[in-house]
Amino acid sequence: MAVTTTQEVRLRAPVLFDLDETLDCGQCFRFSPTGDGAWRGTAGGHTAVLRLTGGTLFITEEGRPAETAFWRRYLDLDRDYAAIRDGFLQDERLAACMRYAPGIRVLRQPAWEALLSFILSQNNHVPRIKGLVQRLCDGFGPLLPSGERDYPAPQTLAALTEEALAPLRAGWRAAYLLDAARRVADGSLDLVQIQRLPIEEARIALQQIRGVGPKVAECVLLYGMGRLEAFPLDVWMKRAMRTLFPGLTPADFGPYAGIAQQYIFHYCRRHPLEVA
DNA sequence: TGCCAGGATGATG
DNA sequence: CATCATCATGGC
Repeated sequence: MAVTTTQEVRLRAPVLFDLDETLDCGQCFRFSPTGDGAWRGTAGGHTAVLRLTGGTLFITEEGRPAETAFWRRYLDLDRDYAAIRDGFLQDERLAACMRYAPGIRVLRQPAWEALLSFILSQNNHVPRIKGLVQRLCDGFGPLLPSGERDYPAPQTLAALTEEALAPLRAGWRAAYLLDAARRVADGSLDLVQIQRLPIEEARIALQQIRGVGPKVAECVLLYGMGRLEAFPLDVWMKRAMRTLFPGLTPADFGPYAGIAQQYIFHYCRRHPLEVA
């Protein structure tokens, strides 16, 4: 029989937190607007509708008792963004970027989910990535009490073949998913261990996976491993660095470079830079 | 209808 | 080490 459990909890939302900016900026691919201002999505085995009204975050979790601890962590609600932004205000250019998305936050997604998502993201745009992730979960992931399907477990994916993944329509990325899954399943790739390695070593470890290069590795570190010093560099960000911050390297932004990157990237999307 | 997408790989200069 | 074609697919 269908489980219809839904529970709502309320949290006092921190300042500098906005759902639209955070959930629709290319960090995650399983959240959709409900049409009335809220967002619904699944992550880490949890399905919820999130609504931010005034200073209160309403979380309605489906199919299981609401678990605020998970969402606090996922949305990174306990981090003091005001303090981090104070540091960024020293740079007028960065301050300008921040004004375009003052409430954006770096999500803390499960590492495995981020790895799958950003393998699929390569040479694709967000609408198609969302479709790929959707088909990956619906086709191969376990059914959750909410009725949605979670990301497939590494062992599940590792047992499959490229032919089995054909309905995914992922192109050459299907082989990359399988390589990642097999490495995690056979223990040769330990995401928990990589998470606490010095970042240079973590980068190298992740790039052992076929289909994981500098950009994907950086996204996994930043969005899936809480490594806020990571700094994904795509073509837009490279251009932004050249035109807005000539001479600077990602490391120059400090231990929260990844958050700075998020402000800059959002700024670039809404305010395309002149092609030098 | 084509162009191109929050890239990575393997082969060449 | 820098450049370059190639990869499968489909939003727009």
